[in-house]
Amino acid sequence: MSRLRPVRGTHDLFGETLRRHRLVAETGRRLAVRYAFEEIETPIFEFTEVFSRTLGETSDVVTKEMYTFEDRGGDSITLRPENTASIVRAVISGGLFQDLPVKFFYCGPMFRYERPQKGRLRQFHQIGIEIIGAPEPEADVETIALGRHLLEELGVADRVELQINSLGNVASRAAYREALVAYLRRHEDRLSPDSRLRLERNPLRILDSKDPGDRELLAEAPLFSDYLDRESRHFFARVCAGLDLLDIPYRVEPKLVRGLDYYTHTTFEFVTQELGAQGAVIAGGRYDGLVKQMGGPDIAGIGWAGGVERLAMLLPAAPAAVRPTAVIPVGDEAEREAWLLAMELRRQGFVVDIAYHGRPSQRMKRADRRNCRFALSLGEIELARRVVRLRDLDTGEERVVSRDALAAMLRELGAAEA
RNA sequence: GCGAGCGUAGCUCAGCUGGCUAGAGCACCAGGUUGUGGUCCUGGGGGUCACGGGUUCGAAUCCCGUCGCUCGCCCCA
Repeated sequence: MSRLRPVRGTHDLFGETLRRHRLVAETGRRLAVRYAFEEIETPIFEFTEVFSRTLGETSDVVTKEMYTFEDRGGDSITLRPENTASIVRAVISGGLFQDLPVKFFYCGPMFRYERPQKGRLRQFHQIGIEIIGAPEPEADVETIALGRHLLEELGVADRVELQINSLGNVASRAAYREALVAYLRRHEDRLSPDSRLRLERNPLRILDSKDPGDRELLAEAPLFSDYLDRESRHFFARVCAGLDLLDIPYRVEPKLVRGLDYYTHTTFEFVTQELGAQGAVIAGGRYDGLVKQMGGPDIAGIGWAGGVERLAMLLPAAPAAVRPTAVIPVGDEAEREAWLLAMELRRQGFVVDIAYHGRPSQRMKRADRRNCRFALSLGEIELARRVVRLRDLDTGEERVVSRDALAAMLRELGAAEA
């Protein structure tokens, strides 16, 4: 088992796990279409600057979690740690901002060099949406509504709480940051070592600290809400009013900050208690300065990303596997006809499995083990009469069906189609 | 990067304080049953006991190191 193993933090996906992933991704895709989003696939790697300049030079993702390498041409390339930066890049480089807003859905693998644990991998999968070029709070509401709708559709909404906050516009955010730093400096000796480092790099993140001493200190800290200017306050109120209108439950969490530098105004997370430390299953926010910062026009943006693995683990049950219909020839002379029957049924849309060898009893046993729902057997007698024996492997009930009536009968009994 | 737990068959595990050719259940293959599965019976394939070193007459078992997995911290979806 030395080298023949997947790289740490990566997994082969198949069977029940893959079916769970597929359900999450396909439900997301289906709903996104319903909200008039269009799908986009960007490359899984980009020039390193696409991420390093946008996520924040001091953010953890950039400083220690990127899969970065030099290609043969000497360019620094990075496997995407998230998709927002790539999509903004695509919007700019493709000139897609001619017809705003653009609404994109995406789904695919992301890469972060981290220690794997429950709900965290080095190659993981996200689905997400972005609305670019919509400065109105209605865009925030629709974005969140789609997230909530997805959780409902997946049957997990009652185990997930929506937390939202506003970081305000750039001016508000700067003013608050200043006030928070001033307060914390006065009590620096009481801060945890981790938070003392954050004070220099990303002081807002201290609000998130789990250290008991820090939390005590934060109870007295200035509140973000007191530093929002009129515009920011008004914007947030309209977002909340929209959520109320659509009957989407939420809790305002003033300490919700989030790690990436580009967020402004609304930030939100759908959080569960059931996945240990990795409770955020869908998270996102508004990023009004990002497009401009990356060299595009000064247009707004908002979106979220959902962790496919995390959502998949939350699903109440794994989707069932398809149950094929088995075709079983009896005797050598039936072999050819069995293959023709299998192909004919497949052309009509049925899921059909046919074994390559074995006596009827062995093939029947195999059909059973392969989770087949029906078995169609045909031998000399059936050939002569142009019929097959249709056996329900769940009930053991067997009937003789004419070849002409077979497809209709299978359909009526609910045989799997694809 | 830091901390903790765990590595015996494809899977779940037993193997107690060291003692014959390393076991069970499930799974897989074949036969009993060359026109019918699920139950049953018989047989079979499969293991460098994670790897390396040490202690010992003798190590899956004890000690050290390495690697891997899992969970937590940091951070994030």
